[in-house]
Amino acid sequence: METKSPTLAELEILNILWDKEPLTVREIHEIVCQNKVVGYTTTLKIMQKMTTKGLLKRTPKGKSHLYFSNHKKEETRGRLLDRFVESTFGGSAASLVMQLLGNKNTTKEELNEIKEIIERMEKNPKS
Amino acid sequence: METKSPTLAELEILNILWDKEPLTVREIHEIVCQNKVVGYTTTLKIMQKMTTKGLLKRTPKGKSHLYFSNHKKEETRGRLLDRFVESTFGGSAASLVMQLLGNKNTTKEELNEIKEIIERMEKNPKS
DNA sequence: AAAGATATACGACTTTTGTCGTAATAGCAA
DNA sequence: TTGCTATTACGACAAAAGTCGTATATCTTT
Repeated sequence: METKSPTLAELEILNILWDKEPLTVREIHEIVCQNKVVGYTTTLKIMQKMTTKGLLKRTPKGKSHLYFSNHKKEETRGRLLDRFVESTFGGSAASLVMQLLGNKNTTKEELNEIKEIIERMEKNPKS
Repeated sequence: METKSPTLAELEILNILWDKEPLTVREIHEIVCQNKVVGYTTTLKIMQKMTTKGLLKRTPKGKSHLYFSNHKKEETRGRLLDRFVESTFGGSAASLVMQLLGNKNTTKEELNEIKEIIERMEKNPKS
């Protein structure tokens, strides 16, 4: 059983669920349409397909359903990251980090945060 | 004039060109079809569309054309990275690095390389 | 119980991406 | 020059992603 990776629209919904699940279609849609113009049935349809694909689970709740993500955030993000490093940086995670550090759109705060993460790992190996 | 981002198949061709340009369709195709089964006209068509989109340039060379990438590697990768951080890690580059460091698929060599990059940046600010 | 509101199910349509077949063209070789 | 080969141009098609309209079902409220 192959686990299909989420598309962009699906990922948007997953990110919301990982933060606030469980939620109804209506609740998700309220959040989604704060960022872009899109109809309710579009959100509904995407979530239905995600359920079929195994990306979401759901349970009846009164007239509607409560939705849950079906995979851990880290697992999904890790898979997407792998694919991205492969396709965009020829498999070199180091190149990605280099680009990130030289990237004008990465803020100083982010850079400092990244450095702290590395330092923390240095002092506390394993994990 | 919006600059469209490359798709997956387009990115594969760009990665080859950034390394070895200029190349003909035939030369690109030879490399591409080492990794997957695909017809020559498919590669040709994709490169023609890329030229129309402004991702590639070309000049006649005898019977065929020589192709060049039209945007710097770092510029394109930076844009793709921004989008990826935004869509997959909610805009947090630090989260991405964290995931990278915890990722089982990232080798020890890569990890060390990443740490060295950071250390080098620490000692040599600016850039 | 009937009416209205809200959710779901489902089909249809559009755009994008990737695929390739085929015809026309241009260079090369005999 | 005549024909062979390699390249291009172009149209067509399939699958995936995203969009929405409409019909059906299900609560809720009076």
